[in-house]
Amino acid sequence: MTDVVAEKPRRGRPPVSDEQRQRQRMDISRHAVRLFTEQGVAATSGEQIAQAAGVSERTFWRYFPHKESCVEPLLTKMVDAFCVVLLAWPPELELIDHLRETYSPLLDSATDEDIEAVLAVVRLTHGERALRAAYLMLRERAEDALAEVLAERMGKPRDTIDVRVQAAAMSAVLKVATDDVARASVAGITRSTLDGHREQIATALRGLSQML
Amino acid sequence: MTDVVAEKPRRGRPPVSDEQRQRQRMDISRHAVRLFTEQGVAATSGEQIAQAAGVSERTFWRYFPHKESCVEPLLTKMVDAFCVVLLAWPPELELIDHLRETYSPLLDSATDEDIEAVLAVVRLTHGERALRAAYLMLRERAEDALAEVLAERMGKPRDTIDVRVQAAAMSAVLKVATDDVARASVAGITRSTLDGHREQIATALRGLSQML
DNA sequence: GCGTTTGTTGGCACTCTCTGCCACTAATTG
DNA sequence: CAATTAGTGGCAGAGAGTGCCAACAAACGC
Repeated sequence: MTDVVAEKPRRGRPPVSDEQRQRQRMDISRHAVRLFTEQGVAATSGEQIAQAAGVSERTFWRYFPHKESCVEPLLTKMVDAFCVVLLAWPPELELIDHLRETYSPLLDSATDEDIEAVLAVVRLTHGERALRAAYLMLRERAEDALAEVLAERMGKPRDTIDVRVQAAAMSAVLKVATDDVARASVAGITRSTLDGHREQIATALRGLSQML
Repeated sequence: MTDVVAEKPRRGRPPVSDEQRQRQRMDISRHAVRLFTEQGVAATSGEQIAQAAGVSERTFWRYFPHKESCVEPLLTKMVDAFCVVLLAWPPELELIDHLRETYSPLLDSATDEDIEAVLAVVRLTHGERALRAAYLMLRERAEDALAEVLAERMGKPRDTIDVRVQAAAMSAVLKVATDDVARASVAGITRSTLDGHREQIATALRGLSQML
């Protein structure tokens, strides 16, 4: 018999769809981040987040194994979006042009509240140790994804040292630029700030590819 | 009156010297790392570490605000040592030569047990989330220090984007090389492994400076 | 409708991490 | 010796997270 299909007759209640689950996580995430920014991470209890999100504490801990991981949905959304943009970068195009074409509409599609929340988290990571750790682990995942993309683009295996180094360098560009725009948006975000952000990334990345 | 000196007559018991405190931390760290590698981080309680190190649990928590930070003394020792080597890098010398001159005696001066412990921690960071976070935050501190050195060397302010990028790139080299040597030393360390480590770093860094 | 099966939720008890507080001891000066 | 200052240990307690189980929800075949 083929274990490929396994032909389960499928009885009983079906599991909640993945996107449903993602939505739920994202919803809780937004509440958590709001509380984090208002009172700090340490002063916000799991019970409080659960209550704000309208679920029991027990279910909250099922959705998020650690309190700090509440920021993941929001942050991964940002990082993943950027990775998608990079993945779609056609070899013949200048990176800066590609960003202008693809990155800006992406930022427009996100709600201001979400962008604001993401930047708030980035600011928080500078003072809240627990958030910093979560942030760094996320960036590491993003760097791995970046390395994957670069490896394909350079036609080299994924774990070559120069692939990894270049991924790290690009990741550093994104990190610095993100920090800058987060700092610049303390008093609210503007179109020009975001545009400046995109241009800063593009310039730095171009400088980088000149170097490499 | 000058508030610069403040001339306190200094009564009562004097505070424990910094190096004394460092020694104590390092001692506890060693015990903790041993337990971590033997049973995993989650399965090792603060009480257990305290008992192994011969202090009360209360004092243990005073020395280490978080369980994972037990790995800091050992890891920072390694990272700091490398930063010192880099800081002493004379501009006229090839980096690889400088490493051969300075880095090897440094590795010789450390005890095999400590090196082994550091590598064990590095291996652990791949499976233990809490350790990974601590490790990444430490690497970040190291990267900042590196940026400081590079800034001086390049004659640019510390937060220039290319300084940060280059620091990130070099940090990535160290990270990859460290992971490699940790993986290669699962069954014990040898001189040739460490030598290979140094040469890998030197080669990659030279390649990097060619690129930049 | 019915019962059956499978998945999700919430409540409860529990362990472990980490903190505040206080009494006690240790080291130093006069 | 008393006075002063620092480090230590013990105890109680809040919060993080987990295992377990009963209750509920959504599918199925009848």
